[in-house]
Amino acid sequence: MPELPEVETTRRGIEPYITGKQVRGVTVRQRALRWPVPDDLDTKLSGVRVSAVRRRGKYLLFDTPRGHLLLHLGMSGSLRIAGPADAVRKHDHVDIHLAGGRSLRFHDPRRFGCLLWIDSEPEAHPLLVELGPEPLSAAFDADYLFTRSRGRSAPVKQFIMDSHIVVGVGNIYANEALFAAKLAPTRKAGGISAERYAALVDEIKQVLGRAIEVGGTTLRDFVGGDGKPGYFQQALQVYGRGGEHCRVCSAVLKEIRLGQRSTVYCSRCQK
DNA sequence: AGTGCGGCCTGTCCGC
DNA sequence: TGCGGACAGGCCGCAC
Repeated sequence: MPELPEVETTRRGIEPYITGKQVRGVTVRQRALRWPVPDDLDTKLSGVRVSAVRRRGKYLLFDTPRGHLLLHLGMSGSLRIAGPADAVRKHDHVDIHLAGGRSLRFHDPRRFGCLLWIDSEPEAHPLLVELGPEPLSAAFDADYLFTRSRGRSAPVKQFIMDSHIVVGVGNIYANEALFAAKLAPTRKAGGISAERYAALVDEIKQVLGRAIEVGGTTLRDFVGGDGKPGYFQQALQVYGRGGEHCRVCSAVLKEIRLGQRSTVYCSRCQK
């Protein structure tokens, strides 16, 4: 389940093999992803040179002079650089063939990911235009989050997982950041003080920043391997630990559903 | 406008 | 051992 750090790690892993390279063609084996892969993707990409690989939230953007490829890994997607001899595996849905013989290979068992083509400015695309700020940017601060939260009755966990508020805070890191900030995930977003939001913003930045660092240092070889970036094994404090004991106070961690998402917290530490 | 939920998928795990 | 069903989850799109 790629969270933002994993997407960023993927971006860094593939970038050296993509930037400045010319595309020779595209093979689509499975068109039915979250949205259908465009019929003319091969036409759009063949012959163009990719000038940059960028990230916006959990979306990857491949810039070319002709337009932009928008790619999302969904929750089971991964990218790797395949050599000409690398066997195609089950769920290898799309190959983007590069000059020199290698390919960027998109693998996604659950097919929640997508590949789309954007002719004009990516920032104006419907999927991107409404997105909130990047969590690691200066624009995401306590004032911003506090202001946006006023009048909101939704639980704070759902609030920070809303990509229109801030991008890239997935279920794992929402649970972890709330624990670190000692904030109960069930609290109404609109009733939380500016001070508490300052702590939360801090923890979101820390937890994501650390995971990117770890991803960066354990960056796996994207050539040949399974393309899955090293898992971010910063010890998880709460996620996946429902029913186990809190590492801080030893109370039994609660597991509930919030917006159909598994939510784990310590009712003694988090208020 | 904000909120809540259905739906898209398949691999994994559980109980019978 | 085999099988059915629940579950996991990002995020859009819809209904209220």
